[in-house]
Amino acid sequence: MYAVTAVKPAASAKKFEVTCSGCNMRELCLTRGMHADDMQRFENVVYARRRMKRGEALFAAGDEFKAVYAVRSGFFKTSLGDGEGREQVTGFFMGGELLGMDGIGAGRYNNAAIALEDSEVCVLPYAMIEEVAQKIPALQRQLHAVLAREIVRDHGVMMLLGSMRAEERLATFLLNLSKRFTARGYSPSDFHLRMTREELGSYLGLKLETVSRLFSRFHDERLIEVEQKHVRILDIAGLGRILATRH
Amino acid sequence: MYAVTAVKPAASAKKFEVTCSGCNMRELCLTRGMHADDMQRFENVVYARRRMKRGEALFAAGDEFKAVYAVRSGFFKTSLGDGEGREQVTGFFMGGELLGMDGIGAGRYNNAAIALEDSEVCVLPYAMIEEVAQKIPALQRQLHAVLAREIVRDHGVMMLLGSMRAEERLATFLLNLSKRFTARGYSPSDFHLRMTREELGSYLGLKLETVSRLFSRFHDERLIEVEQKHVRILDIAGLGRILATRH
DNA sequence: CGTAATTTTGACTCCGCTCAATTGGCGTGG
DNA sequence: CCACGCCAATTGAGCGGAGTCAAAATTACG
Repeated sequence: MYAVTAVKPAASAKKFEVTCSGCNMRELCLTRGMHADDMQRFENVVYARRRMKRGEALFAAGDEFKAVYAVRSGFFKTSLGDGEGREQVTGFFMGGELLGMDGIGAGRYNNAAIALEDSEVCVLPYAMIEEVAQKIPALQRQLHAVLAREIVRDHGVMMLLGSMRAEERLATFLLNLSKRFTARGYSPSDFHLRMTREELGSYLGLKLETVSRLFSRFHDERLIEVEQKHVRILDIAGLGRILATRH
Repeated sequence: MYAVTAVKPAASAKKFEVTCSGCNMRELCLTRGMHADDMQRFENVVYARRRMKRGEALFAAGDEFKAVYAVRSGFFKTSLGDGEGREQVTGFFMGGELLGMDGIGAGRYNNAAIALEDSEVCVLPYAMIEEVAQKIPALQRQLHAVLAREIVRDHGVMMLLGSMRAEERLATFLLNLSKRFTARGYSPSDFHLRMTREELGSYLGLKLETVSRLFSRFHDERLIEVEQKHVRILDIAGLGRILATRH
């Protein structure tokens, strides 16, 4: 089914000398908590890297599932269409995060993944992952953990979409983004949004105008500063208080 | 970490002579597509069964993650609290479906799982699954597939919550339920809802009054018959048309 | 059989959507 | 380099769908 020999590198992928052990994303990626010797064995799986231009699709919904991708640098959205123009953004992904795992079940990607800025990914052919995971228990465990964490993340989004008000959704999103940037060594309070208001609205289950109004409102309340895509959080605790307050 | 010897059966679990090969859920469960010999080896993992009374919790959010559960009979909900009374129902589960996988990542269950009627589950200690999956590639692949399918399912819910109107959400839910009952040999159009309007509303991101009104509306439009928890779908195509219609 | 829980239905409110106009950025080409 | 055009973002006015509050009806269950 997933014959190793059948896996070809993607057109624009290049074979690299890749070392996970030297990658600064290693503690956020599949290699998390792996011993040095296991990590070396795992490096054979990392087939290649692929550079992406902003707007380019890493894969489209319905494409044959061959590989999982680890984001090395840049920023992605994944989204889902229902065939009639309706689009749902299902997630935003940054360095160290994995893309494409939803394809394992059906042999086809369920989402599309689009680069929201120039980016680079590591290509991990799934047949190889499966084979190596059979031999390295630490990798198998980590793979399961990554899949399960994706499920937990999705449940968080379900809670957000199912039971939060608009301002709570945006506050939750900003706090989440802040935490993820922090984990990558960036400022917790000062960052550049890579997505449009429309994409953010889709993710949060809101219309773009509502997102824009909320940014303005948060600005008026001295919680953030906004200038187009650049956001500076002025009052993290204040954003947290929006969530804590029951109605 | 997940030492096999440390795994004890849950208090109310009993050791059974269990055969997956004789289970009528085998084609919906983890054993799907498995060869007879692999299935026999897998049966050692199925530690025990556990009977559940309606309202009983299979596990609570935050409980230590030890096992995954396969529903043999009955009906469950999983839900997530945010610590302040807000509850989000994240799914409904019936025969052949797996519960508790979201715990793999953090070592603790993220959801609570509650039986909505008297039910029975197979207990699959995760340490054993992991060990056996190392030896049976077909099981490993199936496990990954089940995890990935759960992610795909969650994305469907995100689309539902993020971009559908109330009546589309309920129609989608009814059609989904109909399909799952059909796959289990029950009537596609005539079934008993196990959840309250409030639980269904939570799942669909609606208030219970809205769910009730929608049932009445669908009834007026001759799409369904409703009598309390009993639902009969009169016009499957009509329900489908609700989704197809853009606004 | 009585009490609590669930469901239905109505009246009213309000949050987020729709429609619309304007402004602001940014890349492209003259 | 600047002008143009396009896309993204902001802001306003008005509307409507789902929520809130409340009461009654029905059912479940000890």
